[in-house]
Amino acid sequence: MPSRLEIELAGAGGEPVDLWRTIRSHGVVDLPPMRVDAEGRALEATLPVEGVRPRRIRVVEDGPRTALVEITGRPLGKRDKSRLLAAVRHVLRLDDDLSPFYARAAKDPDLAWVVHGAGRLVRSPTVFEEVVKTICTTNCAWSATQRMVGALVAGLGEPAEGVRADGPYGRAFPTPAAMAKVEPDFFRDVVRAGYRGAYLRSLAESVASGELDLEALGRASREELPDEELAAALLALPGVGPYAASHVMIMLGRYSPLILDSWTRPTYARLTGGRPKKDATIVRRFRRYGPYAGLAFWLFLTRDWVEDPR
DNA sequence: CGTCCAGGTCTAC
DNA sequence: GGTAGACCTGGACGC
Repeated sequence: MPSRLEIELAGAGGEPVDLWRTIRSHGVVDLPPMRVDAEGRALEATLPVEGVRPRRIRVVEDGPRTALVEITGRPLGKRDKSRLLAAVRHVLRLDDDLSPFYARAAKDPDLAWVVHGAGRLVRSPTVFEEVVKTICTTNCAWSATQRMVGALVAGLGEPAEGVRADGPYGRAFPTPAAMAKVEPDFFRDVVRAGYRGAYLRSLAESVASGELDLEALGRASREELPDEELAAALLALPGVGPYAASHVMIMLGRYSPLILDSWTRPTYARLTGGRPKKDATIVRRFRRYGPYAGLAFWLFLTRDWVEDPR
């Protein structure tokens, strides 16, 4: 029987949170082990909990400033419950203060709508998961990304407690250690990652051996690690180029870079009514947002993913 | 059937 | 520093 917990829906600066728009904020919520239940307007995920088995959770709105978190499996002890809730808050990005961004957006007629709680992109539990998934989006169709990530989770992810782990959904995302020790053929024959297999394996080995601390990159403050330095560290990773580095940065809450790729460029052209724009032109349009430029660009592109509430 | 290309990156000039 | 060409895979096309 699932246990239920409530969490307050508010940003770190007290700003409002639109949960449904958060759930629909990005395609990665449709990559295993996460899934969107569109009819139930819920986010499902399998989250790791330090020291114990992963748990399957489901988040739904439950009032204007409250969300309900259902947790499958035996009730957790106090310490584990608090760890799991911290993971949920992390995934929903409730620890981020978007009020400085809202202050700027309010002055932009094209983006004033965001101040009612948009802009919180669903995040993965770990930076490692973020990087792996991003590499799996490069140079392929979205269906291939889903297949690759699904195979990784189904094959190497630890099953959640109290869930029938059929397919990729009842498992946590694989740990670096699990991905490092599997035979290399797995990436070619099961994941069918093609040339990305070598990148994924190399990344997993570096993290598993302790040589590379990806999670530290996610924790570092802007003062400790400025955006340019974080970008350089990401670009140094195997299989991570300009697109992937920008994408990971946005997912880590470093919103300065714009994600410029084969989806965002034509989408921007369509929404601005015309011909393809030069990257430099797009960058200039969002320059006024400073450290939030990439977030502003993403929201500009994805406004119609959710019906405006007002 | 062949060609193209999708939420790019790397290497070699 | 800027730019071709190769690269796994598998759907979507044109012939």
